[in-house]
Amino acid sequence: MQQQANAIVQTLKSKGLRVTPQRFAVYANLLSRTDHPTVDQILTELNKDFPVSSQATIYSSLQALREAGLVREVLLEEGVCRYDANVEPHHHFCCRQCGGIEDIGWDTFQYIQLKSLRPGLRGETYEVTVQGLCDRCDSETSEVKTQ
Amino acid sequence: MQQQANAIVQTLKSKGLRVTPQRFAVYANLLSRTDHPTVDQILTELNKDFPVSSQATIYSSLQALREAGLVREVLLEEGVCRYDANVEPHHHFCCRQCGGIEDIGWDTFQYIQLKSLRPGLRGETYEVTVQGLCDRCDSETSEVKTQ
DNA sequence: CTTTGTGCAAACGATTTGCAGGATG
DNA sequence: CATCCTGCAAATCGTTTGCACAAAG
Repeated sequence: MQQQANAIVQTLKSKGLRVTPQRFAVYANLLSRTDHPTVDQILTELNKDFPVSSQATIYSSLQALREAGLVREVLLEEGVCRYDANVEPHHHFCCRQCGGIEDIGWDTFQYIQLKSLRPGLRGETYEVTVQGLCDRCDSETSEVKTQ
Repeated sequence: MQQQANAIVQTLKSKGLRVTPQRFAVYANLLSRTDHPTVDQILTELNKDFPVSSQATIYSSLQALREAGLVREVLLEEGVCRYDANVEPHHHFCCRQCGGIEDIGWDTFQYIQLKSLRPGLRGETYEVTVQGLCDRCDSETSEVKTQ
């Protein structure tokens, strides 16, 4: 706990960011979850017990963290901007039933050849988005079928 | 020209959509371009010479076309919703310099194995987004380097 | 003639901005 | 103590909605 907090402080400082309670809370929250929350989800969770931050500050913290390369946006649904503290290259799985999102390891698809693009296009990075059913929604659907 | 117009009318009718000048114009415009325009880009182009449609009608036309399965949304940048009359499965190339978008044929990446997802996830469809430099931006960058 | 679409303007929700006071390094 | 951050409220931008009139089938 304490160690992790220190690590976060060090990370922020190493990127030249001032360490404020709000910025710390936003980054720590993002690191602690894997569901790529929206701004409102972060706000709600941070202020659950007592007020920690305002909405505008979440936006500005996220912008600072994004510019520092500690956080990135994830765009999977229309009108919803999510945030992710995992900035390593990876893919995403998106459940079409519940809308849940899960990371897919980079190594899962290793046969993509950017060289096979049409001549002229210089591909540099790529990202795969898989749609389907997650564990829970898949079993629920099966149950309905069985009944 | 005339043939194409008739084909569009037939397509709309076959989906149970009433054929109005506005709806026709929106769909014809989308079919004629490959750059996945935003609502404002469609509006601007349609009303270039004389007023054809209002913004609200573009939205409602797009919604009708989307529900009919003739058009789909493309989400690649934050805060920008683009539209695409190509509803066949395909991938996208996005130029990091100019923001231009181009389709990538479905066959380009044929080695993706949805079975390699972690057990429990039922992958159904996927889409690859490639980031890089398009022809023009690539050559411009090279010129700068050379100078 | 019934149903659906259009256009305007108002409403809406997410994000951004301006600014005064406060905290950080 | 200079700089940057926070929080509030107002502004902004894309999208949606309500409604009276018009067009499609």
